[in-house]
Amino acid sequence: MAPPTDPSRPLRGDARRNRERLLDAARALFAERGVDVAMAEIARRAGVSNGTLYNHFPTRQDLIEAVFLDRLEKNVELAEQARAADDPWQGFADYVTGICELQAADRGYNEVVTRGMTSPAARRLQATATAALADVFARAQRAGTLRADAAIEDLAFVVWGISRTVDLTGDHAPELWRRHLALLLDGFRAAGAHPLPRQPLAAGQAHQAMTPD
Amino acid sequence: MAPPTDPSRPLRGDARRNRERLLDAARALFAERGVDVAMAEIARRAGVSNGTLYNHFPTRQDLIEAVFLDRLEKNVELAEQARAADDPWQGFADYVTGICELQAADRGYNEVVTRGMTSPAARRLQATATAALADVFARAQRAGTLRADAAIEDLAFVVWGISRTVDLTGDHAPELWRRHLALLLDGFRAAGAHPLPRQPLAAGQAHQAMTPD
DNA sequence: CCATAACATGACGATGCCGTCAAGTTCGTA
DNA sequence: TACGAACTTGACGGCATCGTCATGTTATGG
Repeated sequence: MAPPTDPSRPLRGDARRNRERLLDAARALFAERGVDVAMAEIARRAGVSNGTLYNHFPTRQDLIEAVFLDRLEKNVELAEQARAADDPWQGFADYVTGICELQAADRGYNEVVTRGMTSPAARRLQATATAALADVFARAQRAGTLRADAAIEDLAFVVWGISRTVDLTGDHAPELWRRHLALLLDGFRAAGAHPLPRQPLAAGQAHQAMTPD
Repeated sequence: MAPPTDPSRPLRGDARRNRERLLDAARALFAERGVDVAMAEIARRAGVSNGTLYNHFPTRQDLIEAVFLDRLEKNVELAEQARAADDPWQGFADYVTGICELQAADRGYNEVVTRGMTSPAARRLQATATAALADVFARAQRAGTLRADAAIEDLAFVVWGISRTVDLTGDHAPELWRRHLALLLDGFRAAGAHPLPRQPLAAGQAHQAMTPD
């Protein structure tokens, strides 16, 4: 006999429908206008009152994480493809390019990437991707193509940097970020590398950096 | 006999004083809290009413440009030092590092760098800096240390990218951006460069990118 | 078919910011 | 010193967003 407000009880039919509509509306609006659109507008687009929106997603962050969780799944997938690639460097480069393509394809996700996702589900997926990526990274370093003094955490520079470029040039020059990325990737190559200063961002610190609140 | 409201007539004593106070207050608040602080708070900090603030600076942009004009002068200075440097690459690298240091030192300026400044005075300084930089760039390319397929406009990637890293890690790891920059600079080296995709951002387009309004 | 828990509604108060303006004050000059 | 222009004041209306809540509606199991 479950209590009347069992958190995991299946939603009532209409509630489930509305939830889907809200997610669809948010997905669309986030993609085209960014993640800071007015909550009321999302509700309106979903054909639902704002009260209902807050019923399902008490905070904007809840909504964001629900909308973009599948991007993290895609990320895991990319990391595993990279691990399976024949050429270590190519695997690495393709992975990095892949996540940047995700950013370029969705303005909202491009913003989220610099804010971080904190739900348990998100962190679990993130951890899985990181684990796979560690293999990719180490393999490319062993092969001597990825510079030895680079750390996985340095990939944050790629994500953050490309995020800015996509943000600023996405409308006008939608593929320009690839040029930015090419420069950065050459910077990650072992050939001709000059020693890096400072320590890399400590593991887990990247998340702190993105959630100062 | 100048008309009563000559735009270039010297300000009255109290007006000049208030203007200075406003600039000081804005400088301080911009540096610590970014360029989007409430106008009213700037006025309060200056010990002046908000009406006076709007008298002197009708728009926030006016205030921003007045506050940060000297950063552009510093930029010109850096470019000329770079031109005078013995080693072409070192001159280039020092210049880039210098502008990034300006960004790291002031949160407001770090934001402005991605929004652009549009006043005539600002554009003039910008043009001067760009002219000097063109020499620096060409010289380093002739020396064979700076990759031949890089364009001056590609430096926007540096500025924008470092801006993000400073933004996200400035509080917690104030010097981490140097690591990001080192990776990028290695990407700009001729040694081991792989061809860049796409065209660089067309000259002047960078400004467009930063001012979509 | 009914009872009730689950859900939806939309108006509302609160908040924070912007930019203006009529009225009052201060400066500089004659 | 007195006068007019320059300057300052701060309250105000407008706007946008947020999140809540009392009330009304609907789905679902018995």
